[in-house]
Formats: sequence, structure tokens, C-alpha cells
Amino acid sequence: MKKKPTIRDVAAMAGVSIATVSKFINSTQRFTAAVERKIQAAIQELEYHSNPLARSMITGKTGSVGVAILDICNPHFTNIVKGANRVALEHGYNLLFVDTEESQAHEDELLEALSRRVDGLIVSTRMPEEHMERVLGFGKPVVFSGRPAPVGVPSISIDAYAAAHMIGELLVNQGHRDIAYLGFAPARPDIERMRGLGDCLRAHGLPLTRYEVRGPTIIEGERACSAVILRKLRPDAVVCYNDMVAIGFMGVAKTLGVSIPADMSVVGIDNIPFGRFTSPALTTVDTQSELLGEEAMRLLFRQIAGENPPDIGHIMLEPRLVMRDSTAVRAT
Amino acid sequence: MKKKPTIRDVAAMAGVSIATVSKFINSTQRFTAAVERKIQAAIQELEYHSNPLARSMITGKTGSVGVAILDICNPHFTNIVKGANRVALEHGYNLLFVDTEESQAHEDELLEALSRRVDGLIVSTRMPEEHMERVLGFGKPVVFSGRPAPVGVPSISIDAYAAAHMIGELLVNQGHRDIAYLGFAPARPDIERMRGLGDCLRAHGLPLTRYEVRGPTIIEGERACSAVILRKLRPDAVVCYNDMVAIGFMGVAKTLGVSIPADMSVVGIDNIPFGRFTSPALTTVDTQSELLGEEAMRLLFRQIAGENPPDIGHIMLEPRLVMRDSTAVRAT
DNA sequence: AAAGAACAGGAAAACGTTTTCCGTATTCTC
DNA sequence: GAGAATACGGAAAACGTTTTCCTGTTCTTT
Repeated sequence: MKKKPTIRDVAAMAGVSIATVSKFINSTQRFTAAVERKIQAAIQELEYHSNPLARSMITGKTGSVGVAILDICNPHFTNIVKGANRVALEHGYNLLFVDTEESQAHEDELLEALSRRVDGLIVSTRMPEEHMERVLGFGKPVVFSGRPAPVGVPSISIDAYAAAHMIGELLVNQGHRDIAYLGFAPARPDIERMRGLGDCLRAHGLPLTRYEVRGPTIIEGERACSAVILRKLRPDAVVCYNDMVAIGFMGVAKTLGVSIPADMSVVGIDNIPFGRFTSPALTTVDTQSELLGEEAMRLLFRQIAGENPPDIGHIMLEPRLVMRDSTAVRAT
Repeated sequence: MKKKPTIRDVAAMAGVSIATVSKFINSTQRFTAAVERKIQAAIQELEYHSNPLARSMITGKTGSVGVAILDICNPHFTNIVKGANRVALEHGYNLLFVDTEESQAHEDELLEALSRRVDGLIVSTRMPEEHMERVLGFGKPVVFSGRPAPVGVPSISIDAYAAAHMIGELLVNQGHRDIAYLGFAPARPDIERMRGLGDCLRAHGLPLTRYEVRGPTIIEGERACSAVILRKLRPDAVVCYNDMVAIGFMGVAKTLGVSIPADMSVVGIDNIPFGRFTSPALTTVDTQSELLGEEAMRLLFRQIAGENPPDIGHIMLEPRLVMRDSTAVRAT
């Protein structure tokens, strides 16, 4: 645990001033070959690396960007992070992230702390609208992802209404009439999904029943399935809040002797990679998570580069139906 | 984007010195009620939050810990992060992470940069042994996870040898004789897994054939499956480098008309949550990812608290066989 | 009531950089 | 070869904190 060398040590060893060393490192000024060589040698010798904290203090830039996500165990979010990470790296930034699920109570503080360490933030949580103002008040560029944002603040999301609507169309076309939605009210996209599905069904003169799940997770999907089926409720089709819920749902449906899609169609939302491998393979809607992360990061960098937030606006990604085997034409 | 208030602003508004404000904030000294009230009021009024960078400069502590992982899209690693995150939060630290997969070329720099921003590091990559020395040279506490580390440096891993060995026992007991291992040589645990499996089979007088996969991913599992099966190689059982590979393998096996486990048994390693939902459900070995993350973080905090690295040593977690449906007694 | 202890608050140095502003030495122009 | 322009290098201020003294005040204790 030896002390790290400072710019002073380098300057001393090279026999120049610290200003010179600094300017050399940042190549903000040219020097004679002799000087450059000496500095270079000293840096090598001491294995000097400048302290990013000290640099940040004076430049006001940290070289990092932050991403706040809900749950790192949900592949939807890890894909967002993956995409965001790639773009960040391309820009020479590195990524800091926080998983807010673990500490929703302290989400504010967590975000504030994060915001002080980064040049910009991508926020992808289910915080209420009032809190968004606070986040904007941190004074750092922010883009909200996966949710509608007030006008003038950059954001990006999938068209949740359209996604749900196209699921509705599919199910109706397949002859399903008793359709249920397994919603998760606290989540932001929930309203839009509910609305898209509801509007679609209503247009066909069909009702929509809603069940509530207590979390967007596999476990809750399992619980919901037991609840629904044990109560002898047998919708023709159930559309789940997301793929995690759908996977859990299908899992226990099988153990309860309900055959999917023969007895009941199930569809998820997100298109996580594992949906291809469930049994049956999950019909879902692709929310382009990775692209979402990439584009969110691009939006962020445009702000960091000085572009005006209101000029950036909102990006809405188009969902894409992914037909697999968990849905089928309704048996008579 | 207004300027953030500094401690000076607070001091001025409260009519005290900045030293007083600082000491009040850190509650490192008591003050008269009047003074405390004034400071408190000023802080509220200005919405002051101290700048963690400046604080770090002087204290040398950052209040963050870093985790370097290989691939955030692998649930094994996200579970590690989940566990680590929880413990970090409990200690009042927050977590920064880097995904090194994206930039193996710059892994060193990335880690160095990260190390300057945190009080300690959990490194879970496949970097070669020489590089570990360099990481230790960063002068920050480090614990290596998921891999053997040189003596004297804290590390934690699952007993990969035992894991592979118990898989071998299972398969042999089920009557399999032609057993293949789908290895991924660059990965650290690969050698141990190969060895554990090999030793077990050898003890039963059985050979072990090895195929190579080009990455520990679903995609590569799929590719490997096509390769193996199209070449008319039909081992009785294949044990995959990890669950991701196994899932991919099973996926295309199905499309190629090879029935699992009737025609071939498949087993993975890690016990990622999705293994329960594949078809058939994946037999695997639980590597206790989340616990691994938690314990790794505890080891790290012991170091941060000043404990001597050599006194901490290595923790080896016990694997646990998870029998599901992708393995069966060999037909005939 | 005096003397020492405890306490409240402040001045200033420090952390490791970047950056502005100046000098000086070198090169260029004619 | 003289003056002007340019290149090179350094001194010092700044960034926003914490921390180490130090001074004056108030509290005990006899």
C-alpha cells in the first residue's frame, strides 16, 4: 500500500515545474524534445498516473457517466446497461451505475451522490414525477429512459401503448376473447400498456380484466399464476407486464396442468434473450433494450457537448412483435 | 444548470467560518444551539450538499467500492453484483462497476481508472496472473473473485473442482460412458472444471473428450451444438462450461431432433435463475453467485477496515448439485 | 475567587491537479 | 543583424473540502 506518486514527484524527477508536466500530460502545449523525454522517463519510472479526482475538481469534468436502473437481475435492464456502456466507452467515458431497487427509500440521496461523481445521468427508475424535478435540480445533464418525461427534458422510451396494442391485435386475431392483463401498477410503463391493450380490445368490443402482480419478477409471475388458476379463473390469454412475469407464469401453469398455448396463450413484453428457451418459447414484444441504452447515452452526450435539453426532446422507439410458441389460435 | 452552492456560501449565510460548517456537517465537534440552527438553516436554504470529490481529495476515502465483471448480461455476474451491492449499501458505500468484456484491450487502464475512484475493488475477470500483480500495485484493497489468487491476496471462489467432480459422479451413476466437456479455455475456472471432471471419470476408467467453445454465451452454446451434432458426434452426456452455454446447446439440440435427456444428457454450471424454465429444466451446479458477491464484499470491507490481506486469505464456497430434467439414466 | 480544564469557533495549510498570466529564449522577417 | 513574433517553461491561484493548530470563553474545582 505505498503512496502513489504525484505530479510533484514527476516534476522533481524530471527537473521541471509541475505546470510543465501537467501541460505535457494533457498535451496542451508543445515542448522541446529534451524536456518531453525527461518527463516521459520520469512518468515511466514512477509509474505515475494522474489522479482523476484532483483533475475533476478543477476541470469540473469527471469522465464518467452514471446509469440508475431498477434491478440488475432483469435482463431488460442489463441490456440497457450493455448498450449504454458501449457508447460510453466509445466516447472515452466509463460507466458508474446504481441499482435502486435495493434502496428505494434512499433513491434520492443515492442519485444525488451519483450525480456529483459523473458528468451526466441516465435515470431509468419508477420514481414519481415530482422527484424528476429534483433530479434535474442536481445541475447535471439527465436523460430519463423507459418513461414519459415532462416536455423539455430529454428522454427515450419504447412506445408502450403501441406494444400493448399490437399484442391485443394478435390475440384478438387468434380468436381470444377473454383476455387478462397482469399489470404492475407502480411501474411507469404500466399505464400505457394497460391503455394500449384496453383500447385495442374495446375497439373489438372485448373486455379486459386486470390482475395485479406485486413485482415485475419471475417469482411474482409464479405467484400470480397460482392465484389466477387456483381461483378457477381461466382467461383465454394473459398478457404479462414483462417477460420475467410471463416466464414465472408459464412455469407454474405447466405444473398446474394448464397447457400453454393449447389451454391458454401467454405473452410477455421486453424480449429478453431467455424467452427463446422457455417451454413453450415466449411470444413477446421486443423493446430494443440495448438500442435504448445506446440511444439514451447518445442523448446524454449531446447534452454534455452543450446542446440544449429542449432541443433534444423525446425519442420513441418502435416495438416489434416477436411471435413464438406461447400463443396460438384459440381452440374452439 | 445553476452553480452548486459551496461550503463557503453556507458559511457566509450562517455567519460562521467554513471550518465550523465542515465540522458541523461531519459532526466532529459540538456547537452552541444558535450556531447549529443557523448552519442548518443555511444548508436548507441553499440546498447544500457537500462535494464528494473535494472531500475525497483530502480524506483519501471515496465512499465507493468498485466491481469489475466480465459480462453484465450473464445472470451469474449480475447475481454477484446484486449481492455485492447489498453489502456495500449496508456499509454506506455505493457501487461502481465496469463491464470489462467490452474492452478487454484496455482492461488495465479501465481498472486503474476505477481504482482511483474507489476505496476498494472486487475483480472478477479472466485476466492473466501477471496482471493481478499490477492490480495489486494500484495501492487499493482488492479481492479477486471466482478464481484462484496468489497466496496472501484475498479471494473467494466456488470449488470448481468439486463442482465438476460431482457432475461427473452424477453422470457416471446414470450410466453415461461417453462424456464430453464443452470448455472455454480463456476462462479461469475452466482448468479446474476440466480437472475435476477428468479425475472423476478417470477414477471410473472413463475417457473425457473436450470440445472448445469460443465464449461462455448462449450463442456459442448454440454454435457448439450444431458443430458437435452435425459432425455426428453423439456423446451420452455433455457438461457445459456454464448454464448459458448449456441453454444454447439444448436449444439447437431440440431443433436438430436430438431429444434431451432421452438421447443425450446436458448439464450446466452456475444455476442461473432461468435454468428452471428451459425445456427440459437444466440440471446444474449452484455456484451461489449472490452469496459470492456478498462474501467478496465483506472480505473487501475487512481490508478497508485495516485488516491485513494475508490474514484474510481465501474463501472457498461449496457447490451444490441441482438435479433437474436435462439429465437422465442412459437409455439401454 | 483563582486556576486549570473543557469547550466553541476560526485561520490557514493541505489534498493533487489545471490554468492563467508572465517572463525569457529562440526563431522569423526584412 | 535588428526588431518582432513565437515558442517554451514557470509561479501562483484556483477547485471545495478536511484537519490541525490556536485563541478566547465558559465551566469546574478548590
